[in-house]
Amino acid sequence: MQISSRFTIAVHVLICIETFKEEHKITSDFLASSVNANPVIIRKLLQQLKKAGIVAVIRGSGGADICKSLDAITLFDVYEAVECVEDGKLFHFHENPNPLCPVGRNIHSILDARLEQIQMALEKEMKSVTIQDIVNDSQKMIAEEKV
Amino acid sequence: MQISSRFTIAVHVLICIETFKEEHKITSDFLASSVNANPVIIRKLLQQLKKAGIVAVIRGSGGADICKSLDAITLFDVYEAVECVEDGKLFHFHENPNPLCPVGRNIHSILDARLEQIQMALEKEMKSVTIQDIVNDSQKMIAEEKV
DNA sequence: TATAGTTGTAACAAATATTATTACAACAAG
DNA sequence: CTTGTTGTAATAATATTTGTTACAACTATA
Repeated sequence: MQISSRFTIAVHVLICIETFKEEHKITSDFLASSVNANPVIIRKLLQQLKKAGIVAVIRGSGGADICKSLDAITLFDVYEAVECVEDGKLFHFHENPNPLCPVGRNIHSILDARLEQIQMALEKEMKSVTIQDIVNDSQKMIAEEKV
Repeated sequence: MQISSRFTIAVHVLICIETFKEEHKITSDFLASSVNANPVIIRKLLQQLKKAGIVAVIRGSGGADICKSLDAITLFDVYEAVECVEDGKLFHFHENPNPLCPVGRNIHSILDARLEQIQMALEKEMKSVTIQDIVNDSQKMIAEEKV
């Protein structure tokens, strides 16, 4: 299955915060309207980003902001924050393979190292892109649109 | 979400075919017993591997076999064959972002290239590992187990 | 100190995806 | 023609994701 939309929504949210923080108060309602999702979904997601030290959310009067330098936040940080994959493992195994079969009882030890290597390649690439890069891309796209 | 267990099950199945083809007739029941899954799940999976030209399945009298050189089958071939991700896209987007928001209406053009680059890194790594490598790993693990 | 607007979170509902099961026609080989 | 098997449809069970409702906790301000 695909990686949860929570990840792309989180990136969307970060772009929005950066893009509109001067003009608007960044409430969960405002963000939800750009994403076209439920405000509670956005609030839960902001809580995850907050736990990861990426955003600050003000209770009561409201408003979210990014609390780290944009080029110190990588796509991997966001990906990790929103817990797209169970237990940090990208690949899912079928439960309870047959312990009486030599392949069944060893399937994890056979595959784990290779799969981890593949997962590392994905994560390395995610670590090489920052939210600053993404915000730059965003500004370029929005500017080009107006031509 | 994690990548469907169909992928690891498919690899498991290929290892089993290679490991036991001399001793056993490779029926869906035999494979299902090693994986500990339903035989129909295995048959559907074998159909997908067959469509991809990886295995041959004999109807009637029964039996599956790998119909390609093991080092000509990469993990990516298997991954693609079992269609773990919707439409070949690893990352899922929330549907219908707000077209009235500059970020909402451009989110795909903003992110697509970066996400594709990340996906490519994953796929490249998958292409670098063959079923022959995995079968070698498997034989080593099973041999070590007996020490 | 009300009031208005907001977050944080629980509880629940709906939608979607995955995996399992049952059933049976089509087939191959003795 | 019997036995064992595949191919596949239909359906069910389970799990996961996403959405919704509700409301207490909180902040700022009139």
